Order: sequence, then C-alpha cells, then structure tokens
Amino acid sequence: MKLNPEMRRRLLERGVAETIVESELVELLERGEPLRLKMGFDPSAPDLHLGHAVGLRKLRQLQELGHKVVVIVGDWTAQIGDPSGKSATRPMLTAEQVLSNAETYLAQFFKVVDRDRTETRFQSDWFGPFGLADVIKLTSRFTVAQFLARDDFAKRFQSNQPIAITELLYPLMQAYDSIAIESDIEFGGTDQKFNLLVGRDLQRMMGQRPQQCILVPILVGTDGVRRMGKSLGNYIGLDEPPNDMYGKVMSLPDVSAAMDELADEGGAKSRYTVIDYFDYLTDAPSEELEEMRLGMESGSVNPMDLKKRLAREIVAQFHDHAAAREAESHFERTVQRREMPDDAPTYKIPADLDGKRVSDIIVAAGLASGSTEARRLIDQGAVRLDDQRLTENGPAASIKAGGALRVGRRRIVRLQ
RNA sequence: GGAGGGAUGGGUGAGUGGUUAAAACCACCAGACUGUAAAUCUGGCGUCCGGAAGGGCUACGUAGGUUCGAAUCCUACUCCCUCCA
Repeated sequence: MKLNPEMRRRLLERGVAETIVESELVELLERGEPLRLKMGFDPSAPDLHLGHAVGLRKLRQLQELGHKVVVIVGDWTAQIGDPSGKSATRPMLTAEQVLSNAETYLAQFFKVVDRDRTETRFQSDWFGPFGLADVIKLTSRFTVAQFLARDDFAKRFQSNQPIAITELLYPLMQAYDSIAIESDIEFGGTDQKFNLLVGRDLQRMMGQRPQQCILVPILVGTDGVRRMGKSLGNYIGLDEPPNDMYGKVMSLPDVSAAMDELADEGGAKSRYTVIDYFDYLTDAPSEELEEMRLGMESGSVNPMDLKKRLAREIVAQFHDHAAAREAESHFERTVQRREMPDDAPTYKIPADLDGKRVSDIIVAAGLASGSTEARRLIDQGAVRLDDQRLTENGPAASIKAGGALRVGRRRIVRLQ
C-alpha cells in the first residue's frame, strides 16, 4: 500500500516533530504488515493531559491502519524517575499502587486509543527475573561518554548538578523494553529522543530490527509559556469535566510567550498557542490553520472565536458534542454574561444567624478558605449578594434563601 | 577519609541582631477594561479575633542556647551540594 502525499502528511507531519528514520518508516508502513507500536508510561503519574493526547492521537491513527499498540506499564523505571524530571529517585510503589495507577491511566488512555488493538504489558514481566548478571551484560554495551551526549545529562554534568547512577540506567531499561516487546515503532515526546535511540541501538546489538521513532511535539501549557505538565499546574486533564476543559482552553493566552527552548524541543511552532493546539490536537485541515494565522495577524479574526471553536472540538473529542455545546453555553452565560449557572451548588443557610457576618457565611459555603480571605474579598468588591455588590461585611441576616451568593466570577452558590 | 558551601513563604530568591509577616520576580486571587477564564492596568496574597481602628498567634531545615530583642549570633543534629582523595 502506497502512502499518498495527503496521508503521508497527515500521518507523519501533523502533530509530529520528528521521525527517525523517515525513509525506513515510510517503507515499513507501506509494506502493510501489522506493526507493534510501543508506548511506555510511568505509573507514578497516572494522570493524562492534552500534552499526552498528541501522541495518543498518533497511535490511534496508526491503529486504524491495522497496527497494534503495546502499552508498557513502567513499574520499574517509575522507581528511578525520568532524568528529565526534577527528582532523581522516587519512592517505590507497591504492587497495588501500580495496578490501580495503571487502571487510572488506561481508562484515560483508551479515550483516544482503541482498546481492541492494544496489548498491555508490565515491565516487571521481564525485569522481575532480571539478575545482576543481566544488568552487567546490559550496561557493558554502553559507555558514559555515549550517555553524556544526551543534552540534559551534559548540561547537568557541566554545571555540577548531580546525576544519579540509576538515572543512567533509565534509558537502558526503556531500551530493553523495546527488546522485550519487539517494538517496531516507539512513540515519545521530543524530550524522549535519546531514550528511543538507545532502544534502536540495543535492538540492533541484539539482532532485532531497530525500531522507528516518532517524536511528537511538546505541547505548551495553559500559561502559554512552559510545557504542559501536571506539576506546573498548567494542564488540561483528559478526565476533566467539560466546563473546566472548555474554560481552560479559553484561558490560553492569545499570543504565546513560549520559551525558546520549548521551540527547540519541537514544541511551540507558532506564536499563537491556539494554532498549535489545532495543529496537534484536532483534524482541522492544515490550510485552515494558515487562514487562522493570517486572520489573527491582520486582526480580522478575534482570537476568542478561534479559542471557542478549539474548546468545542476538544470537549467533543474527550466527551461528546452535546457536552461541548453545553460547555460553550455555560461559558457564555457565566463568564461572558455573568449569569447564574444552572449547576451552581446550593448552600443551606443556617437557622441561627445571630452574631454572624457575611464573611462567616462565605467561609461556611466554601467560597473562601478562611475568614481573612473572605473579608479581603469583600473589601475588594468581589462579593455579590443577589447581584448586588457588597461593600462591607454586614450582618448575615441580610442573606435570604432563594438568592445567590457570588465571589468573583466563578465561585457561586444558590442560597436555600 | 579531608576541605568547603547551603537549607527562607506554592516556586525562584533577597535579607547577617530591632524599622521583617520577611524585598523582588513567578504562580495564584480580586477589581477595572474587554464579544476570552487572553492581553493590559490596579490591588491583594500566613492565620485568627474585630464593623472598623486595631490586636493576637504561628513562621525563615530540627532541637537547644545567648540577648531586652534572632531568619540573622552560638552549640548539636538532620538533609543537600561542591572540591580533593
């Protein structure tokens, strides 16, 4: 089966930062035999976000051509921690934790990836019985210099930052995974390039056909600056309710301030975050992306409208179209028109309000974390009772059932 | 084994005896503005009491000590890093 240019572009360019080796990869795909697509994950961080979805979409596309995904639960490498992460070593997870995390992970994973064309494997299958002799055999194939070629190791070495020996093991273990499952193509973010290449090398050394690598770009987070990541608090989780997902997309900065290094990693491609998101996470035709860019450049398109469309498409993808429409109208009502959302929680006003002030009720209703904050919010003019802005922390007796108490735009309760 | 450096609020990081609930920046929250939860501008940002003015309490790795007064000085401990071997 010959890949036509259209397909080739869709498969190997959209949402792909780099392929290694492109010519081999194309040849392999055209051969038509079912391939094993390797995707590993770290069960210590089981939450998936849009950044992961970029790669998952790619897996899905290839599944639709008849290939098989092999997802590896990295229960051994999780104990080491990926060197690109901050903390070198992590606490061991118990077998139960691994299992439950894996479940959480896979539930999200299969929102995008086809479960029927997926095989799930645990690293402990092959690393459980791995002995010191095996470790020595494995490590003896590589040198320190080879590993210092890796950018983040090199940087840390030069700046006298610590590199744990176990961290050197990480790429080796990941590489061995490729041997264990006989991977044909491995997927990872561009920051995984080194690890994937070690897999290639090791396979060659051990007489397997070296895997191809598909490196997906790093998605910029909702701050528009750094890569999307849970610890950075700038992520949109695949699990999030439609309204949050929609709102978070709307909070993307119109113009990205993505750091240069993110661009180096094959991340931010345009200065408009929205366009990168459309590019990596939707099927919007590539010509349209260019129109969007021109439209924003010339000012003829309001970025908000593009973000709304993006938000709809993303919510539809991870929930459904009805949820997307619902989330949009929720956004329009509560944020744009500041109306009362239908799903606002209710709060039962206590019978005895003697001596209580509005600030006490705000805290009791969970609209502020403490009385200091509640008072502060009142001072700042953030508190509205039945659409009337409160200017002072009056007695709670003014609070009547049937109305609404609102703090800022998003915190609101119906009074009962 | 030896020598040295460090540990500050969610993060980075100033601060070497009182004017420090602790600079600055980031994040976060709120207000204004806006067809965006964008951008920009303004304010806030330990906690408790108080309508307010104001007042408590807790906090600079841990435990003690010196002092009228300590994030700042001393002692011990824990952890981290660097260099030499």
